[in-house]
Amino acid sequence: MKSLGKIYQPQKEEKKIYRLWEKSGYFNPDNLPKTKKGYFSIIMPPPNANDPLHIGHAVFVSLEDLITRYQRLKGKRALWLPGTDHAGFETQIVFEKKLEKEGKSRFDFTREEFYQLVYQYTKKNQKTVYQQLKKLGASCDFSRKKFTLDKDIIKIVLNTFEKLYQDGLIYRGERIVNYCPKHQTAFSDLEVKYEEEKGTLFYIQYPLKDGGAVEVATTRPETIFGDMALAINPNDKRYQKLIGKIAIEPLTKREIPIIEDKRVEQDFGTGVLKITPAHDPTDFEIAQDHRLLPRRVIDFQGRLNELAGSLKGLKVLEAREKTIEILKQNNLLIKTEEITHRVGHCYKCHSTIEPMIMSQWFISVNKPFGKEKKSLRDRAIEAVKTKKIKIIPKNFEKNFYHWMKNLKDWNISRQIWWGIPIPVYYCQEQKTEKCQKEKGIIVSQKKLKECPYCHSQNIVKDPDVLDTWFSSGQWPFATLMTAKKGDFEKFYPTDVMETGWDILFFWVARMIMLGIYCTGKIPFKTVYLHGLVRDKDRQKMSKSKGNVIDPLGVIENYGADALRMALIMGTGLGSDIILSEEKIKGFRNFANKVWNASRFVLMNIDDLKKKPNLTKSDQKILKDFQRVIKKVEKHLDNFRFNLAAETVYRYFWFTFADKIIEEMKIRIRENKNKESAQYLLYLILKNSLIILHPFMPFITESVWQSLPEIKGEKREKMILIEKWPTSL
RNA sequence: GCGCGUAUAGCUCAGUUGGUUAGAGCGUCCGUUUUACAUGCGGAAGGUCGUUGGUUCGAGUCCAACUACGCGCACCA
Repeated sequence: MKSLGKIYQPQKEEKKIYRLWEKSGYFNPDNLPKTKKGYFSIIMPPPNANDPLHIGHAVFVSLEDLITRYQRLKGKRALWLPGTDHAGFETQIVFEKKLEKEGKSRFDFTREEFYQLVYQYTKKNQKTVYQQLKKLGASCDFSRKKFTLDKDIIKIVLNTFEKLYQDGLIYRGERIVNYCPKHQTAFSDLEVKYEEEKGTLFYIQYPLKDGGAVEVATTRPETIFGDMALAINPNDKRYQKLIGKIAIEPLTKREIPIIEDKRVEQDFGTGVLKITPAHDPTDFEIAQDHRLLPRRVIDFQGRLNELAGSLKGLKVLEAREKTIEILKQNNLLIKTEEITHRVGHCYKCHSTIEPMIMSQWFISVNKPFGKEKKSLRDRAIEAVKTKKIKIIPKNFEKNFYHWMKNLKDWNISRQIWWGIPIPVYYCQEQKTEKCQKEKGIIVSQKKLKECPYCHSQNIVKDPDVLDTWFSSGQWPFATLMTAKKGDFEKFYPTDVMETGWDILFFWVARMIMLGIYCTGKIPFKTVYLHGLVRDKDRQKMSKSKGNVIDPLGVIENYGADALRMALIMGTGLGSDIILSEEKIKGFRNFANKVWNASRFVLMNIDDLKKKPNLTKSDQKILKDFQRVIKKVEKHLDNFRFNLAAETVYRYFWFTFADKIIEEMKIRIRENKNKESAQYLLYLILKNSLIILHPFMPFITESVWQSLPEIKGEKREKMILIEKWPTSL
C-alpha cells in the first residue's frame, strides 16, 4: 500500500505485472485451475512478419485480449493462439526495398539464397512482434505460437492443394489475369484497385475487305496488333449487314472477321468493339466462345513485342502515341473523345494493371462437388445464411453475400520467390497415356527427378508460389492441428474470429471456404469486424502521411491500459476508430483515477480485519453496482465493447469515485457505521477491478496485488484468473 | 449500374429492442491546491440530434423522400 505512489506510473508497473503473468503460465489454458471449465478459443490474425506492429495491430490485440480475458474470468479455459504470417508478396516488396537501399536487388542472389535471407529477416521480425504483443498486455499462449512457414503448416497447405486438385477444384489454365508490369506478377481480382481516370477514346477506321469501312472506338489503340476480330451486338440494326464480313486491321493489314456477340454495348463508342483476346478480359471471353486464338502483343515487361513491328520495345503509353501518329498519317483516325473510365492499378505500386494471358493455377469456387453437389462458394454462403457463422456488425453480412455472388475463380499463382512453392512439376515429354491425360501435370510435395508415369527426366518445376491468402485461409485449423496434440478436438471450430473489415473478402471469406472444405466444419462461430484506425481528420494512418501513432511510443508515454481503452471506448460498432493523443491522455487520466481511488480505499480500510454486516443503505448501493456489472456483462456478450467500456468508466469515475467514496470518506472520518462503509468500499473496488480487468489488465492486476486480507473474504492470487462477479 | 454506410455540443465521437432534464473526451469561461488524485475537484456556457413528411400517447432512435459526404463490388472497350 505504501508502495502506491501519488501518480500512477505504468512504466514501472507493466513490466513487473507481465512477468508475474508469464511466470504463472495461465495464458496456457491447460494450466488454468480446475475451476475453469469449458473451452473458448480465438486464433490471432497473424501479423505480417515483415515489420514491427503498428496501431492497427494494437486494435486487434486490445479487442482479442479483452475477449480472452473476459472469457477466462467467466470461467472458460480460454485459448488465444498467436502466430505470424510470411505474407508472401508484401514481405518480398518490403525486403526488396531494403535491398534497393543497399544498392542490391534480388537478382544479385540465387533464388535459394534470397529465400534464406528473407527467412532470416522474418525470423528477426517475429521476435520483435512477440515482444510488442507482450508490451500491449496480450494474454495469448506463446507456447503455441505458429508461423505460416512452419514445416507442419506447409504440409497441411500443400495437402490441401493436392486434395483440391484431386477433387478437380483446382486447375491450371490459360486465363486473363491481372498483371503488374512493375512487380512482374499476377494478382487475384482483389489486389486490383480500380480508379476513375480521364482517358481518350479514339475513333479509328477499319477498312473492309469488300470496300468501305467501319468505325471502331477504343482507348487502347496500341493493342490493335492483337486484334482478332470486330464484334457487334446482334440486335444492333445499324450493322446487320456487316456480320460475317472481313475487316482489315489497319496497322499490319491482317484480315479479321466481324462477329456478333451480345456482350457488346450498342451505346458505347460506335457500337463496334475490337476483340483483343490476349489483353482484355471481356475480349478474352468473347474470343473463347467464338474460337478465336489470342495474339499476345505486350510482353511481361509491359512492352510491345515483335508482332508490333517497328513499335517493338516501346512501353504501352509510348506505343499508344506512336500508333495514333501512324493512324493519323494514314487518315484512319476519325476523332478523339475525352472520357472518364475506371482503370485497374496495382494496390501496391499503383502501376496500371495489364490484363495478360498467363498459365496460372485457379481455384474453382463455383464448381459443385461432393455428395451435396455444392460449390465452395455456396457452402460458405450457406454457413452464413443458416447463422452457423454470425458476422458482426450485421450489415457486413450483406456485403459478404454481395461479394460472394460476384465471386470468380481465384488465381493463386504468384510470380514471386517468397512464399510456399506450388507443389507441381510438368512432364515435358508425356510419353505415356497417363501423362497426357494429366496434361503433364505432376502434383508432388517431394522433390522429383523424373516423371513418375513415363520416367522422363525432362521435367520442370512450377516456378510460382502460392498466394499468401491460400495458406492463411487455412489458418484456424492448420494452427490447431499442429500447435498441440488434442487442440483441434477441443478448440475447433473456434469461437471468435476478430479482424479488420478490410480483409473480410481477402481472408475471412477464404477461411470459411477452405475451412469447410478441409474439415467439414465452419472455422469459427462469430466473425467480429473492427474498423480502421484514423486520425482526428479521418485520414487513414500511413507512414507517408506522417500521421502514424506508434503504439509503443504511446505505451511508453501513457501506458498500455490507456492505449487500449482509447482504442475501444468511443468507437461504435462497425465504424472506424478515431485516435488522437488527447484521447489517449484522457484515459491515462482515468488510469490515474483508478489508481488514486484504489489508493484511498486501501489507506482507509487497513483497520478492517473481518467482514462486517452492511447497512441497508450500503446494501442498496451494492445492488446498484450489481446492476452495472450485469449491464457490462450483457454488452460484452453482445460484442458491444465500447458500451461495456463506457459503462465501467462512468460507474468507476462518476459514481464510485465522485459520489460513493466522497460519502464514505465522511462516514469513516466521523465514525458513522464506519465498518460497513469500509467494507462497501472494499467490495466495490475489488469487483470494479475485475470488471475493468479485460480493458485495463495491468493497473487492475497491480492494485489487486495490494488488496488487503479481510477475514471471511476469499480471492484468487491473480485477478487474471478471478471469477467474474455474479452475486455480491 | 448494383450494394453498403455516415450526418448528434466549437472539434472527435458514443447513444442495442422508441419513453423521464440527449452523453463522453478534448477545447472555452468562472472558482478551487491542508488532508486519494491539479493526470484533480466544484460550477457554467454550448445541441431546432442533416432537411421534409409519416407511424405513435411519445422519435436522435422506426418508415419514406430529399441533400451532402464516404466506402465496397461490377467485363464500359
